Amino acid sequence: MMSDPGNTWTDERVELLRKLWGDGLSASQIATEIGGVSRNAVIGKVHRLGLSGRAKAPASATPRPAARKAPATAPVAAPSVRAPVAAQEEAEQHQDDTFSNAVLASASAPAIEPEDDIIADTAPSVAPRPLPPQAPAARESVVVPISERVTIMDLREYMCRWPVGDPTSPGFRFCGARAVTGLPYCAHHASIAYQPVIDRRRDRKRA
DNA sequence: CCCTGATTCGC
DNA sequence: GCGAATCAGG
Repeated sequence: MMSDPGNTWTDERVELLRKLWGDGLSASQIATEIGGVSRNAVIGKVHRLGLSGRAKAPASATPRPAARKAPATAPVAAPSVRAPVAAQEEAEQHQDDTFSNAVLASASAPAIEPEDDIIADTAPSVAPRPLPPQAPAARESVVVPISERVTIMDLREYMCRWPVGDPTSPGFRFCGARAVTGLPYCAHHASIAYQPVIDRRRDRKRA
């Protein structure tokens, strides 16, 4: 019941996909966000839905000559029309990003500095101060597959900094899973740390 | 190294 | 229709 694993691309998922893609989230972010699908699956679906090519660098497009095997047949294709989609999308989503900014600002003050070894400082237990006795359970999509666990030495910039264990004990580790780009935590731990907001997508970079 | 989307093609 | 593999670029 509810969100069957074998059920790919239900109406809800497609809807969420459209929203997140329209919001500018990357395919991998969307994939980890909705869970159960790879980023390739997301990209594939996006293209099948016909909403690809948003915010793309026209620098070198993608003149695909021959990927690996020669088609040998049917070199024809290229419809010619593929722009009207943009206007439609933009007109459909104009949600404010203001509040999400505020949320990000208040939450971006954990305490753990990657440059300093203030390990014993404290865990997120003092920063975002989350951890309710029980999760809202509305998180069935969040997959918690690999628990890497790494030491401070193995911690890379792109790894989840969620502390595991007693910071003062030698067995102390960090989560180490792939952190969501722009966040210090993986999708799972980010969902725990930043509870107050459901829609916690953050902007990539506005230049 | 990490990432991004685009495309092809077997299933 | 789906998505892994692959490609091409940042």
